[in-house]
Amino acid sequence: MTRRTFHRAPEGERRHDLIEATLDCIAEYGLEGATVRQIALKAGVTAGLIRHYFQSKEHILQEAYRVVIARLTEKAERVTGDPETRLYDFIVINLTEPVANSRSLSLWASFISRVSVDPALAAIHREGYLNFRDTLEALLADFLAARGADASPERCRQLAIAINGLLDGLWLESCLAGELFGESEIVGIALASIEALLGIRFTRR
Amino acid sequence: MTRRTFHRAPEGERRHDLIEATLDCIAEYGLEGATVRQIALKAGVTAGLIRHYFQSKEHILQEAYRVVIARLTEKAERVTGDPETRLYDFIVINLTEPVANSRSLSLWASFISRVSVDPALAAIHREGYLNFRDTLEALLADFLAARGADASPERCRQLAIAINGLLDGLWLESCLAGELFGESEIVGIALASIEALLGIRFTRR
DNA sequence: GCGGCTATTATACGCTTGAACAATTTCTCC
DNA sequence: GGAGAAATTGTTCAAGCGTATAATAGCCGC
Repeated sequence: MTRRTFHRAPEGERRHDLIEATLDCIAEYGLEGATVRQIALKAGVTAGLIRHYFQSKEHILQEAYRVVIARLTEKAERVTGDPETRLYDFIVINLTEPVANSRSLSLWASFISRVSVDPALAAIHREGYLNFRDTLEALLADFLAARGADASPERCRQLAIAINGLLDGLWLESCLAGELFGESEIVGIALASIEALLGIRFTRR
Repeated sequence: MTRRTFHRAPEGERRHDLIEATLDCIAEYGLEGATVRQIALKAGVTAGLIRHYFQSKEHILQEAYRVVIARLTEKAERVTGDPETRLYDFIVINLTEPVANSRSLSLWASFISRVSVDPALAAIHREGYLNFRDTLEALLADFLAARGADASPERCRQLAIAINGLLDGLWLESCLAGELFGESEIVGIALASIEALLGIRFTRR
C-alpha cells in the first residue's frame, strides 16, 4: 500500500494555511465544525500534521482568533492624512468590505461566544478591544482639537465609548442583515450620527 | 440493583426545567458544553429523558434560543406611560440588569454564532430582531411627534437604525467589559447620545 | 389499594472526537 | 547521490457524543 505524496512546506506558510483552513471551517460550519479532521481536510493535509504545528486544538484556535481580530482592526488603525480624513476613513473602513461582511461576523461571533468561557481567548479579546477603542479615542481627540472643539479627556472618553458602541452596533446590524440596507445607507447613517454626536459637520462629504 | 427514585413532573414544568438547564450549560461552558448528558446532569435527570420531551438536541436548542430572545426583549417591549417615559425606560431597561449582564451576552453570542450556519436558528433570530427594531421605531415616532419634531418615516427609520445600533453596541460593551464602566456611566452616555441624535433633550433626567 | 398508563431510568450502539505515535517520505547539505 | 533531519502520513486509542430502546417505577382513576 502506497502513501500519498506530499509537499514539505516552510513552517510559516504551513501554519498560515492551517489557520486559514481553520477560519474557513468556522465560517462554514461554526466552531463545532472546526474539528481537527475537518481543518486538515480543508488544508489538504492529514489530521496528525496539525499537532505537529500546534500543541493542541486550543492553540490553533487561539492563533486563529488573533488573526480574526487583526483583520478586523488593522486597516482602520492605519488611516493617514489630516485628522478629519483619518476619522472619516476610520468610520467608512469599519462599515464596508472586507471588515463588514457575514463571514467576518460568523468568525467574530464564534469566538466571542467563547470569550466568556475561555480565559485564554478572553485575554486575546481584551487586548484587541482596548487597542481599538484607544485608536478611536485618539482620532477623536485630534479631530476635535483640529476643529477647536472641547477635547477634554472626559469628553473624548465618553464620545469614544458612544461612537465605539455605535460602530459596533451598526457593523453588527449590517453583517447580520446586510440585505435590509444598502451598504452606503449604513455608512451614511453612521456619518450623520457621528456628526450629531460631535456637534460638528464633516467638510468632505 | 436498585434504580434511583424520581419525580414525575407535569410536562410544562419539566420542559421548562430542561430548557433552563440547557441555558445554564451554555452560559457556563459554551454551546459545545451543552451536551445531552451535561444538560440532564444539570437538570437532575438522565439523558434519555431529554429525548422524551424534545425530538432532538437541535429542537431543545431552538426552544432555548426563543427563551433567550424573549428575555432580552420582553421587558423593553412592555414599557408604558407617555412617549418620553416609554422611550427613556426602553433605553434604561436595555442597558441595565437583567438584560445587560455577562450571562445574557454569553447566551446571545453562543446562538448568534450559529445563526449564520443554522437556518432554523436564523429564522428565530430574524423574527426577534425585526420585532425589536419595529418597537424602537414606534417609540421614536411617538416621541418625536409628541415634541413636535420631524417624525417622517424616513427619519424615523434612520434614527431607529442608528439608535438600535448604539444600544446594541453599548449593550455589548457593557456586557463584555462591564467592570471598565460604572453601570450608570453607560446609561448616561446612551441617554446623552440619543439626545444628540434626536436633537431633543429629555425633560425627566 | 390496585391496574394500567407513561414518565423516567438504565444500558447499549455506532460514530466522531482530540490525541498519540510509529512508519515513511521529502528535502537539505555535503 | 547518499545520509541524516524532520515534515508528513496513517493508524490506533480511549472518551464522549446523539440516539435508540427495553425495563422500571411513579402516579391517576377507579
